[in-house]
Amino acid sequence: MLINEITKQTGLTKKAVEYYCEQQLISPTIQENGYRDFSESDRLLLEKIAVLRKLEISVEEIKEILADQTGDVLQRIALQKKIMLKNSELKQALLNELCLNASYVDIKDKLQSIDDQTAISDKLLELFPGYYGRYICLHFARFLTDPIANEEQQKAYDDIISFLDDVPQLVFPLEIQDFIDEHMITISNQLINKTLQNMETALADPETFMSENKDFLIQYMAYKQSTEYLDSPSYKMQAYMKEFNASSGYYERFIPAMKKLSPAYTEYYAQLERADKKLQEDYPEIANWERN
Amino acid sequence: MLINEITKQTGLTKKAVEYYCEQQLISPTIQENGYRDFSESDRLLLEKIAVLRKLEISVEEIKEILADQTGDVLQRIALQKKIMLKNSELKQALLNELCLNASYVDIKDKLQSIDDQTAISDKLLELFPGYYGRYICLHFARFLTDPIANEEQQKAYDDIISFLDDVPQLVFPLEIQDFIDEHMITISNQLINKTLQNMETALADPETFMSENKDFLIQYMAYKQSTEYLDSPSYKMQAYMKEFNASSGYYERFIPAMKKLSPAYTEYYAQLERADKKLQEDYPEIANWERN
DNA sequence: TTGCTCCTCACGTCACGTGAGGTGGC
DNA sequence: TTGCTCCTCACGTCACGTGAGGTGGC
Repeated sequence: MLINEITKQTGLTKKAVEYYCEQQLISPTIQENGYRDFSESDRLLLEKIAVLRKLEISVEEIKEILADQTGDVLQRIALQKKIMLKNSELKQALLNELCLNASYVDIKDKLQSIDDQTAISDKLLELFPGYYGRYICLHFARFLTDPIANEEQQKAYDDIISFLDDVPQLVFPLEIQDFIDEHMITISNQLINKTLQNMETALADPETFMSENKDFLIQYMAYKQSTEYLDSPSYKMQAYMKEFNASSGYYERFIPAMKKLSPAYTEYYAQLERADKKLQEDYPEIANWERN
Repeated sequence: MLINEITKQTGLTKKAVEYYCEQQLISPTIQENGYRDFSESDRLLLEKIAVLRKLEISVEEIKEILADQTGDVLQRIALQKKIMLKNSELKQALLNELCLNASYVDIKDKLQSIDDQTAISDKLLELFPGYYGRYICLHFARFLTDPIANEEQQKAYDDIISFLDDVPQLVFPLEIQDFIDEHMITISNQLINKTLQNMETALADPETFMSENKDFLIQYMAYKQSTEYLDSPSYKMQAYMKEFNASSGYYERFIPAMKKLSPAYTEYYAQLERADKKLQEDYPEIANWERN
């Protein structure tokens, strides 16, 4: 199929198709006369590219998406775009304020805090790969809604940024990465959000949650003690994360700064500790409980 | 004040400030040695520019905003951006669908209808200047929420687009434009939305509305018959609009196509006619009632 | 003289659009 | 030969970023 035919079928322009060829998104066979010959699979690829481009995904990102069969790249990009969209929505609200004669100085301050929030979410997503990045990003994003109100918070913010800039990207050993690729890539951002919400309701009233889910908790904790679990890649992954967090300064630098920055996170953390304590009282055989 | 000082005060980069100078957004005085000397008012201008740029407004648009003292330009641009933001939100939803394994073909169709809606809103805003553009755009945007579902709707859509492309931009005579500039520029998009909503509730149950607002309606209609009104620029403006709509094909081409395109608009129009009829029954002295 | 600031080119970015100039196919 | 399609440059876009190379001020 020649280029004219393919533009008709895909709705793309000639120049767009030429550009995608140049960028190696597609590689049609070249005939003797130099004409490009597009196959049926080229057409399907171009249809995909057209959709992704209309969704405002860059050519570089499309390359990543097409090279990845797991779907995790698409999820990460969707989350990135969600962060950016939230940023744009907040900015639109400020623009409306400006229309109603708000002062430029007020807007300037609010703008700053919007970009601050976005920067943290972005860096978290960058730092942790794949599923973890999405989880951690969605988890902390919940607490990044208030503007920076004082010097202490500004300092905490600067600490967070410099911490996130300093820390090398988390890289799992191959066996753990294989496990993640196999078991976690199907976890959607939607599912993560649901999990986070369930966690929130459980923490809001740990007594009720623990009495209602008693059987499950006992089973779960028994499993966590079993050799089966301790030999599993799941345990190894958890242990690796814990080790990374301990050695990277996540507990010493990041978490304390988050507490200073966000009153909402401080409260969340207190709830976590309360639930932790309750759990240890009721089930003293438990030594460790995951923290976020 | 030299450039280094101004970058510190505004938070802009040197290159950004140089670019704004080049684009004539600011014109600092040039010293004998060729150095730029920024005044205090240059600084204030740059602060404004910085805010507007962060709100993702283009340099070209900032020029317009700064040249316009009325505020109407800012309102138009805010509405344009609102349209684009809605477009992005709908696209984000589609991206999430893709993540959950929706087929590219389904997404392609939905994308088309999103861009169709956006195109109509855009063109309406372009066609009618100032306050009218905003009003008409917000008015019709309410009915552009459903995807094109069949051939007839597709044809109606094409008719609307070709109509909007054909029609020359509405230009008011100077005296009417002066009146608009004086009285309508302070009307915010928010206020327009509120007015549209009030209209909607009134139309949903015209009987109740008319009995509750009887006194006001009588007064209003008496005013509409008075020589005072018939001599006013307000009347002239209405008459000019009516004449424009009649001669441009607005009633013959645009409105029928809107009815075909949007079931919601058809219903709205029926409500309008019902209210119109009721009004004429109760107040037979009324000859004309505005249509939208 | 040194180190700093200022200036003006020039080129790169991203995803194409808009020609120009030349060749191939029928 | 004509009209059409295909090809590959080359330059433009938008809001700057990143140097390079040169001058001014102290």
